[in-house]
Amino acid sequence: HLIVIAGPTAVGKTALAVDLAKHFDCPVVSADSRQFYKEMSIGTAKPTPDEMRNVPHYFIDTLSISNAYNVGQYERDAIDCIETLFKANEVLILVGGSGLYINAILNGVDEFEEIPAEIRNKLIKDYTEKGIIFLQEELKRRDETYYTQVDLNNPQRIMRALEVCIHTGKPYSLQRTKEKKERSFNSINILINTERELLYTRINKRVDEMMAKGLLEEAKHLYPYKHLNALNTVGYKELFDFIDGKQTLEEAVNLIKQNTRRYAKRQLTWFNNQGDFEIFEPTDVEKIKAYLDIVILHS
RNA sequence: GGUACCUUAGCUCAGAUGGUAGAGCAACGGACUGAAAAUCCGUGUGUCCCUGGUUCGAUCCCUGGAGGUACCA
Repeated sequence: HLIVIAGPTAVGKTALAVDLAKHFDCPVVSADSRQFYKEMSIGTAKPTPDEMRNVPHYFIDTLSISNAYNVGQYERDAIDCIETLFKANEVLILVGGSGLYINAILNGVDEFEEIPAEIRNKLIKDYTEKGIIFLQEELKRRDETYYTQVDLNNPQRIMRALEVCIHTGKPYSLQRTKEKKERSFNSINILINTERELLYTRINKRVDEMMAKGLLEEAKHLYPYKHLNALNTVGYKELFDFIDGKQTLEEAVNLIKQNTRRYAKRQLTWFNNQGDFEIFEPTDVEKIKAYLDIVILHS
């Protein structure tokens, strides 16, 4: 059984996962696209060393910010890891706020070849030099089906499709099956959520705590790498702008709070769309345990 | 205490011979299969301070209040 714990940022997933891991005496697998990076700790709200001491965690601190990584690789790595762990454990916990990554574990993503970095770099160059119209026209030429489906204003979507078309020589849309993959385990999906006002209070408070723990120092340390994708992240980019003198520290902190709130909203929109999650409040720890005990017993 | 000016969206402010109002920011909603803490799209949410009057009709004009700012005492 894979217990999946999803929910917006700062709702209390990490603490709950650790609690449940102790209850079931099992490891935790992370589905958080920023906690992978060992250089980013304060700003990603990783579980504390204390929390990880007696509970093994996977996919935390496993990458460096200079490593390029993506959902496809995560799916392969995490499924391998999960299958190995299931040899010794009856129950596992998957926790994280990255909806796409959770989806990759539950349903899988389509399999594509890895695309050489030069192709992506060339597309980014084209985009910055020639604009989105150029990308749109390229896409229309190479994959008219996808051209009618994508959000044509979204450069990332178009560049992804184009890089697949260019590398494989075949339209992207023909290679997307969107088929749900069969897994060797069954999942119990839990969404942790609470009323918006309380969530926002928690977010604001957590940002203040991060600053007190030295987020600014962490950001200063990572400043030389700010161009890396891993650092295009709430909590870091705002502080980079402060370091660059583009805004005051107070403005930066307020923006971190605001952008985190917006991020939480996007997560909720995603999870609301996924359906089949049992919803609980972060304080429902005992209810969740009782629910899980029953579901596991009956399957 | 006197005089002048101000009071319109969550905030800063526009506005119209009198026909119930609109910008920026904020806020809210949504999309999303290899950058996902990313990227993209959409939406005005309003006792126009209160009160009485003039008027077919007042947020706008007039009376009287309330609050604010500045200057004079």
